[in-house]
Amino acid sequence: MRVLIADDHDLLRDTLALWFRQENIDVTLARDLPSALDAVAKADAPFDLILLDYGMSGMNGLDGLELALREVTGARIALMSGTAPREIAEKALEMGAAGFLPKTLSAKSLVNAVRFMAMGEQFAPIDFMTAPAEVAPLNALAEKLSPRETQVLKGLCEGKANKEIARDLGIQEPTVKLHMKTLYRKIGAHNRTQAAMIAKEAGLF
Amino acid sequence: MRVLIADDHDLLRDTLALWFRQENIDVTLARDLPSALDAVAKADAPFDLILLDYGMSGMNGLDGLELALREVTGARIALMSGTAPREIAEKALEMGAAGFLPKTLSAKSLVNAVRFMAMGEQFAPIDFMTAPAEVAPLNALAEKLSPRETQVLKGLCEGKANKEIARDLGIQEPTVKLHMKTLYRKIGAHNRTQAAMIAKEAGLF
DNA sequence: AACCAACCTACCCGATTGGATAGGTCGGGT
DNA sequence: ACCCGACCTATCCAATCGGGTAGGTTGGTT
Repeated sequence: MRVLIADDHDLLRDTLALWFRQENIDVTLARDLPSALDAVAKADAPFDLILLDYGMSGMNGLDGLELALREVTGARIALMSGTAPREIAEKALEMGAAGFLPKTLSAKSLVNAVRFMAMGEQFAPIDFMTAPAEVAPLNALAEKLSPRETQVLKGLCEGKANKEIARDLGIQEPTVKLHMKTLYRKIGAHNRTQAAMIAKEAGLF
Repeated sequence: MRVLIADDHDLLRDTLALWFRQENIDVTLARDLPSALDAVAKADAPFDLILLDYGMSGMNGLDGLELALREVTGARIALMSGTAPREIAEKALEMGAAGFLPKTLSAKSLVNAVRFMAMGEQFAPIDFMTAPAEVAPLNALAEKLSPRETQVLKGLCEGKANKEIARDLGIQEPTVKLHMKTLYRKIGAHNRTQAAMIAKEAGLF
């Protein structure tokens, strides 16, 4: 089996090569996307699988994957990344990638996954793909809000009245109302229902 | 490699066996859960993988999987089903199943998946697992509501005031309020924000 | 020390909402 | 004809909400 590994991280690349060779997998190495494509062009036989680091030079997000899929017709190409969120992995697989490998994968699983993908299957770690939809966009909203405002918004999202929220937080109702008003402005809502929907939409709570 | 297939559908079971034997996989067959567990007990060597049909006799949903996992310690057990929704697959995998095989899988992929799982990996078809979270619960709520109530609820979810909703629907405001009140009762909400959150939660709109 | 920004608290008032009650219309079924 | 369910309209009142205004605290700057 012939595999091409393209990663700009020398240590990782060599470690992978070592593991793969122990498993009798023929490995070719590259340190960026252009030289990876170059290696494909020069190779005397097609690769069974091409591994691309999502963050390496020349990739530019998923554009690099798209380029590689177009350039190397019929190739099976998988993405590797230690940091990319699930959404990226999903898009890559939709675009036709053979798989997505988080760098947290054990060496054994990695070899298994590579063999699996080389057989024409799609691979991605189940737990990674079914993980909840990221908490990053949460910050975009939540970091604008003060702690109190966040608590108030939480109460709002549970359908509570201002009075209830005040009791639960141990503060007075008028205060809750002020927090409401200011957080409306911060998140761009005109009333409490809109605020709740916006928070929900952002994946808050 | 030794695999146990338990399925109450004779044709499917024999077809699978045929495929697996062509691939030099040693197959043992069973037609329900008890006889599958029986076969495991009687076997002279442990199975590399056990395939259980989700719908067969003795399974009783995921209880059968739980029983099998407890009964056959250290076994790798995968679920097969042509009908089970994604949620079932997710729960099965969380419980420790080795994988989930929809019966729509091609024979080739099925063999690949079986080998993959036998190596200790978890398998489930990517597209199946990332499919949107079903639109069934939508009906559970929506079908209780009259057309008008649904329209009102939609306006509510957009954060509109009763007056706006009335204008958009070409009816009077008091009418909107009445619809609100009745739909609160139908979906179990105490106020408009709760109603909006419940609708959102159910995937409505 | 004086200042400022960000946060929390508080009161008041007009607008909106929640809920009860009471009719009126339209179509389908006994 | 009768009843019944689903829909629309209406009025009244108490509770809640939205927004303006103002004072108090804390922590960091000038």
